[in-house]
Amino acid sequence: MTEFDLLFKALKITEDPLKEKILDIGVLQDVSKNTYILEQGKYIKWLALVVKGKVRVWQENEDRQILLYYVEPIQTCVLSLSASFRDCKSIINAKAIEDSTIIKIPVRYISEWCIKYPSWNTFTTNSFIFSYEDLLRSYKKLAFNKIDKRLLDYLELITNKTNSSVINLSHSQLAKELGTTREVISKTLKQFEHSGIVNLKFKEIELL
Amino acid sequence: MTEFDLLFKALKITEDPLKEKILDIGVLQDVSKNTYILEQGKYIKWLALVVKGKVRVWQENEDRQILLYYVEPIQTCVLSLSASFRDCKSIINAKAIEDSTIIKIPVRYISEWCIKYPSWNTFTTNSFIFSYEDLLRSYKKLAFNKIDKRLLDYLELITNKTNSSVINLSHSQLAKELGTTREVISKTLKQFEHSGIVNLKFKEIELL
DNA sequence: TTTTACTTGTGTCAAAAGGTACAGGTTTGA
DNA sequence: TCAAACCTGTACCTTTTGACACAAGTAAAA
Repeated sequence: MTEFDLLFKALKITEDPLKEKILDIGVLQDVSKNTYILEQGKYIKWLALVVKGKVRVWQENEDRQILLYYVEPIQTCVLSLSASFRDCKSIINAKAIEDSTIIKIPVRYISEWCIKYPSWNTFTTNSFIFSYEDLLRSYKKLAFNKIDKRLLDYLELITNKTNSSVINLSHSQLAKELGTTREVISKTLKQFEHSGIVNLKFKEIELL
Repeated sequence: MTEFDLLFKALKITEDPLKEKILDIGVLQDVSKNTYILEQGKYIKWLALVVKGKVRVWQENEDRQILLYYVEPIQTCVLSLSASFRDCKSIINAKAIEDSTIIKIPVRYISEWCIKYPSWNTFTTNSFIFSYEDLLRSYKKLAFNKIDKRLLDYLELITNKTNSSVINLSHSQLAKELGTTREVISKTLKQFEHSGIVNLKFKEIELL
């Protein structure tokens, strides 16, 4: 089974003409770890579908960063999707954080396919819905929760996703996910340790 | 010209069968000021399209609120749109802040029409794109800007929209737009006045 | 082994934001 | 005209977050 077949299956693409189109137009590309896929201020020319690896999507401002989401197989970055509908510059960054494989589709086909192929339309609509609600939840948390609650939520999210109570992220990496500074994370984690919520080791946080 | 005709024109709905469907199924309703259209935690059964008036959409947490956006003619609340695609509870609030007129469409038709009618599909997709990017900009501001910058941005937004340098909002209303408290707004505005950025009167802020 | 880069801990201080309290102004409508 | 509801200003204090500084630990490669 090729990467394309995996894509078709995961995206529930059933129309043969659409499959042919994607095979014809899509470019399968390996991107090594730390390669930028989208950059703030640069034009978006391709819709990238991740078929292997992991892509981090975030916003930044001077020396701070805040995570938006991770794109994993089989997903697409909703931002590059939204850009596909109207020629514009990226307002986010996306970078492969593992060696990854993506399928690139020139943006001009995206909206055209929405009209021609119901399964493509369903895929794009679902991406928007999911992403919008996800961002909305993040927005609410950012607006109303203090950093300790936000950090704990994030740690719990990670442990749920990885199915392990151990988190191998440095304090500065956590700061960049949550839009704060390293020192704040270090101090908050120390508090958590005193409260018996976590165990701290070098580059390792165990959630109790 | 009826409200429905206005709707068709504004939404660029061209298909006659879709027009008939909307006329058949849509319910034209007057809602008086302060009527809730969506409430956090309650099921969404209708997609509401605003044809007259103004609807405020926000999130809340205990005694704080933060604005998401206003829905004006002819627009729809993207949240009720997203809910239309999957039976779910609202994670936001929406309330008419003027006497308004809406057209209500039961959610079960929304995704069906996306497939059948290209113009409807274009409308929903555009709503998602616009709203997603808008929320993303808000998220970035919330993450990286301090309250003085956020307040000033908001005041400028209002003056641009109303084409008037005078803003008739109380400090507590502003606090509810920005997710903070009345005192913080009062103090920040006083600072602005000292810096010669604004003139303050009772329930009136003049941006200089 | 030594260098280099990264990581963690923490003390001190400053800035930002929020909470409480109270005084007094404005508006509306009974 | 009086009361009630809402609005504004501000003093004082606390909590939260951030900035700076420095010490010390860890890992990996030269």
